[in-house]
Amino acid sequence: MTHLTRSFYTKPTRQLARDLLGCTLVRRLNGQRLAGIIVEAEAYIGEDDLACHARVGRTPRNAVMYGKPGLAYVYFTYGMHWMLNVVSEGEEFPAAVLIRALEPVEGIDQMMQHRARRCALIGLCSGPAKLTQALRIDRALNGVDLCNRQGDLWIEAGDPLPARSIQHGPRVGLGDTPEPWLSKPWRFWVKGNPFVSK
DNA sequence: CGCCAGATCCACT
DNA sequence: GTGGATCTGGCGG
Repeated sequence: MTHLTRSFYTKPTRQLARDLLGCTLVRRLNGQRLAGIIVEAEAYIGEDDLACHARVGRTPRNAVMYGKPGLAYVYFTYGMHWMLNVVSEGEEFPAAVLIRALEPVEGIDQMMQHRARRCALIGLCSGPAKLTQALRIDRALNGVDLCNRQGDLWIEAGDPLPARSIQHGPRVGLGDTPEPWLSKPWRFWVKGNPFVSK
Protein backbone atom coordinates (compact mmCIF):
# COMPACT_ATOMS: atom_id res chain seq x y z
CA MET A 1 0.00 0.00 0.00
CA THR A 2 1.24 3.43 -0.82
CA HIS A 3 0.07 6.98 -1.16
CA LEU A 4 -2.16 7.80 -4.10
CA THR A 5 -0.34 10.34 -6.27
CA ARG A 6 -1.38 13.63 -7.88
CA SER A 7 -2.56 12.06 -11.11
CA PHE A 8 -5.14 9.99 -9.25
CA TYR A 9 -6.85 13.17 -8.03
CA THR A 10 -6.54 15.07 -11.31
CA LYS A 11 -9.78 13.96 -12.93
CA PRO A 12 -13.48 14.87 -13.14
CA THR A 13 -14.99 15.04 -9.66
CA ARG A 14 -17.68 12.40 -10.08
CA GLN A 15 -15.09 9.99 -11.44
CA LEU A 16 -12.85 10.70 -8.46
CA ALA A 17 -15.75 10.12 -6.07
CA ARG A 18 -16.29 6.68 -7.63
CA ASP A 19 -12.60 5.88 -7.68
CA LEU A 20 -12.17 6.77 -4.01
CA LEU A 21 -14.66 4.09 -2.97
CA GLY A 22 -12.68 1.11 -1.75
CA CYS A 23 -9.55 3.18 -1.05
CA THR A 24 -8.24 3.56 2.50
CA LEU A 25 -8.11 6.92 4.28
CA VAL A 26 -5.18 6.98 6.71
CA ARG A 27 -4.57 9.40 9.57
CA ARG A 28 -1.27 9.35 11.45
CA LEU A 29 -1.75 10.50 15.04
CA ASN A 30 0.92 10.17 17.71
CA GLY A 31 2.71 7.59 15.60
CA GLN A 32 -0.39 5.45 15.32
CA ARG A 33 -2.39 4.63 12.19
CA LEU A 34 -6.12 5.33 12.21
CA ALA A 35 -7.68 4.08 9.01
CA GLY A 36 -10.88 3.16 7.25
CA ILE A 37 -12.09 2.16 3.80
CA ILE A 38 -14.02 4.90 2.01
CA VAL A 39 -17.54 3.60 1.34
CA GLU A 40 -19.48 6.81 0.62
CA ALA A 41 -18.57 10.10 -1.08
CA GLU A 42 -20.21 13.10 -2.75
CA ALA A 43 -19.12 15.39 -5.60
CA TYR A 44 -19.30 19.20 -5.40
CA ILE A 45 -18.43 20.69 -8.74
CA GLY A 46 -17.57 24.30 -9.53
CA GLU A 47 -19.15 27.71 -9.14
CA ASP A 48 -22.22 26.68 -11.14
CA ASP A 49 -23.12 23.96 -8.63
CA LEU A 50 -25.36 25.85 -6.21
CA ALA A 51 -24.73 23.26 -3.49
CA CYS A 52 -20.95 23.82 -3.68
CA HIS A 53 -19.22 26.30 -1.40
CA ALA A 54 -17.64 27.84 -4.50
CA ARG A 55 -21.07 29.05 -5.71
CA VAL A 56 -20.23 32.50 -4.25
CA GLY A 57 -16.83 32.60 -5.92
CA ARG A 58 -13.50 32.45 -4.20
CA THR A 59 -13.42 33.35 -0.50
CA PRO A 60 -10.86 32.75 2.26
CA ARG A 61 -12.89 29.77 3.43
CA ASN A 62 -13.21 27.90 0.13
CA ALA A 63 -9.84 28.94 -1.37
CA VAL A 64 -8.35 25.46 -0.98
CA MET A 65 -10.87 24.10 -3.50
CA TYR A 66 -9.21 26.32 -6.13
CA GLY A 67 -5.85 24.72 -5.39
CA LYS A 68 -4.10 21.56 -6.52
CA PRO A 69 -5.98 18.26 -6.83
CA GLY A 70 -5.07 16.07 -3.86
CA LEU A 71 -5.30 18.79 -1.22
CA ALA A 72 -7.56 18.32 1.79
CA TYR A 73 -10.34 20.89 2.12
CA VAL A 74 -11.49 20.81 5.75
CA TYR A 75 -14.23 23.18 6.86
CA PHE A 76 -16.32 23.84 9.95
CA THR A 77 -20.12 23.86 9.94
CA TYR A 78 -23.22 23.77 12.14
CA GLY A 79 -21.22 25.34 14.94
CA MET A 80 -19.54 22.06 15.87
CA HIS A 81 -18.67 19.79 12.95
CA TRP A 82 -15.65 19.40 10.68
CA MET A 83 -15.97 18.02 7.14
CA LEU A 84 -13.24 16.41 5.05
CA ASN A 85 -13.09 16.91 1.29
CA VAL A 86 -10.55 15.91 -1.34
CA VAL A 87 -9.81 18.54 -4.00
CA SER A 88 -10.34 17.28 -7.57
CA GLU A 89 -10.24 18.37 -11.23
CA GLY A 90 -7.42 20.89 -11.89
CA GLU A 91 -5.90 23.97 -10.34
CA GLU A 92 -8.19 27.05 -10.39
CA PHE A 93 -11.33 24.94 -10.95
CA PRO A 94 -13.08 24.72 -7.55
CA ALA A 95 -14.35 21.20 -6.94
CA ALA A 96 -13.98 18.50 -4.31
CA VAL A 97 -15.24 15.17 -3.03
CA LEU A 98 -16.83 15.05 0.43
CA ILE A 99 -15.87 11.89 2.32
CA ARG A 100 -19.13 10.80 3.97
CA ALA A 101 -18.42 7.39 5.51
CA LEU A 102 -15.67 4.89 6.29
CA GLU A 103 -15.56 1.23 7.16
CA PRO A 104 -13.19 1.30 10.18
CA VAL A 105 -10.10 -0.88 9.77
CA GLU A 106 -7.18 0.24 11.95
CA GLY A 107 -6.98 1.99 15.34
CA ILE A 108 -10.60 1.24 16.13
CA ASP A 109 -10.22 1.47 19.92
CA GLN A 110 -8.53 4.85 19.57
CA MET A 111 -11.21 6.11 17.19
CA MET A 112 -13.91 5.04 19.64
CA GLN A 113 -12.25 7.12 22.33
CA HIS A 114 -12.21 10.15 20.06
CA ARG A 115 -15.97 10.07 19.65
CA ALA A 116 -17.84 12.30 22.09
CA ARG A 117 -20.57 9.70 22.54
CA ARG A 118 -20.16 6.01 23.05
CA CYS A 119 -21.09 4.23 19.86
CA ALA A 120 -21.10 0.85 18.17
CA LEU A 121 -18.61 -0.03 15.41
CA ILE A 122 -21.34 0.33 12.82
CA GLY A 123 -21.81 4.00 13.72
CA LEU A 124 -18.17 4.90 14.33
CA CYS A 125 -17.48 6.55 10.95
CA SER A 126 -20.89 6.41 9.24
CA GLY A 127 -21.28 10.13 8.60
CA PRO A 128 -19.04 13.02 7.50
CA ALA A 129 -18.81 14.61 10.96
CA LYS A 130 -18.48 11.26 12.73
CA LEU A 131 -15.41 10.25 10.76
CA THR A 132 -13.62 13.56 11.27
CA GLN A 133 -14.25 13.21 14.99
CA ALA A 134 -12.97 9.63 15.03
CA LEU A 135 -9.82 10.48 13.03
CA ARG A 136 -9.30 13.84 14.77
CA ILE A 137 -9.49 15.86 11.59
CA ASP A 138 -9.97 19.59 12.08
CA ARG A 139 -8.77 23.00 10.86
CA ALA A 140 -5.13 21.99 11.39
CA LEU A 141 -5.45 19.72 8.34
CA ASN A 142 -7.12 22.21 6.01
CA GLY A 143 -4.98 22.59 2.90
CA VAL A 144 -2.59 19.71 3.60
CA ASP A 145 -1.38 17.73 0.61
CA LEU A 146 -2.60 14.14 0.64
CA CYS A 147 0.28 13.28 -1.71
CA ASN A 148 2.90 14.34 0.85
CA ARG A 149 4.66 11.27 2.18
CA GLN A 150 5.69 13.12 5.32
CA GLY A 151 2.13 14.22 6.05
CA ASP A 152 -0.36 13.07 8.67
CA LEU A 153 -3.23 12.38 6.29
CA TRP A 154 -3.27 10.43 3.03
CA ILE A 155 -5.16 7.84 0.97
CA GLU A 156 -3.99 4.39 -0.14
CA ALA A 157 -5.27 2.42 -3.12
CA GLY A 158 -7.65 -0.47 -2.55
CA ASP A 159 -8.93 -3.35 -4.58
CA PRO A 160 -10.85 -1.89 -7.54
CA LEU A 161 -14.60 -2.20 -7.13
CA PRO A 162 -16.69 -3.59 -10.00
CA ALA A 163 -19.07 -0.98 -11.41
CA ARG A 164 -22.07 -3.05 -10.36
CA SER A 165 -21.20 -2.64 -6.69
CA ILE A 166 -21.30 1.16 -6.84
CA GLN A 167 -24.65 2.89 -6.36
CA HIS A 168 -25.47 6.59 -6.67
CA GLY A 169 -28.24 9.01 -5.73
CA PRO A 170 -28.94 12.59 -4.65
CA ARG A 171 -26.61 14.35 -2.23
CA VAL A 172 -27.56 14.70 1.43
CA GLY A 173 -28.29 17.75 3.57
CA LEU A 174 -28.59 20.38 0.86
CA GLY A 175 -31.53 22.17 2.50
CA ASP A 176 -33.21 24.57 0.09
CA THR A 177 -30.63 24.32 -2.68
CA PRO A 178 -32.58 24.91 -5.91
CA GLU A 179 -33.10 22.35 -8.64
CA PRO A 180 -31.55 20.85 -10.61
CA TRP A 181 -28.68 20.81 -8.12
CA LEU A 182 -30.77 19.45 -5.28
CA SER A 183 -31.47 16.24 -7.18
CA LYS A 184 -28.19 15.70 -9.02
CA PRO A 185 -27.20 12.07 -8.31
CA TRP A 186 -23.72 13.00 -7.20
CA ARG A 187 -23.57 10.86 -4.05
CA PHE A 188 -21.83 7.49 -4.49
CA TRP A 189 -21.66 4.54 -2.14
CA VAL A 190 -20.73 0.86 -1.98
CA LYS A 191 -23.82 -1.24 -2.58
CA GLY A 192 -24.93 -3.11 0.51
CA ASN A 193 -22.08 -1.87 2.71
CA PRO A 194 -23.43 -1.48 6.27
CA PHE A 195 -21.05 1.39 7.10
CA VAL A 196 -22.70 3.81 4.64
CA SER A 197 -24.40 6.73 6.44
CA LYS A 198 -27.93 6.13 5.13
C1' DC B 1 -39.58 3.28 14.25
C1' DG B 2 -40.00 8.51 12.24
C1' DC B 3 -39.90 13.33 13.06
C1' DC B 4 -38.13 17.40 15.14
C1' DA B 5 -35.60 20.72 17.73
C1' DG B 6 -31.37 22.05 20.08
C1' DA B 7 -26.54 22.44 20.13
C1' DT B 8 -22.99 26.04 18.84
C1' DC B 9 -19.95 29.28 16.02
C1' DC B 10 -18.00 31.07 12.05
C1' DA B 11 -18.12 32.90 7.29
C1' DC B 12 -20.46 35.67 4.56
C1' DT B 13 -24.36 39.20 3.76
C1' DG C 1 -28.03 39.02 11.51
C1' DT C 2 -28.50 34.61 9.15
C1' DG C 3 -27.97 29.99 8.20
C1' DG C 4 -25.28 25.84 7.37
C1' DA C 5 -22.45 19.40 2.68
C1' DT C 6 -24.66 17.30 10.92
C1' DC C 7 -25.63 14.58 14.99
C1' DT C 8 -28.26 13.35 18.88
C1' DG C 9 -31.85 12.61 22.22
C1' DG C 10 -36.65 13.03 23.21
C1' DC C 11 -41.25 12.43 22.07
C1' DG C 12 -45.24 10.55 19.72
C1' DG C 13 -47.37 6.65 16.99
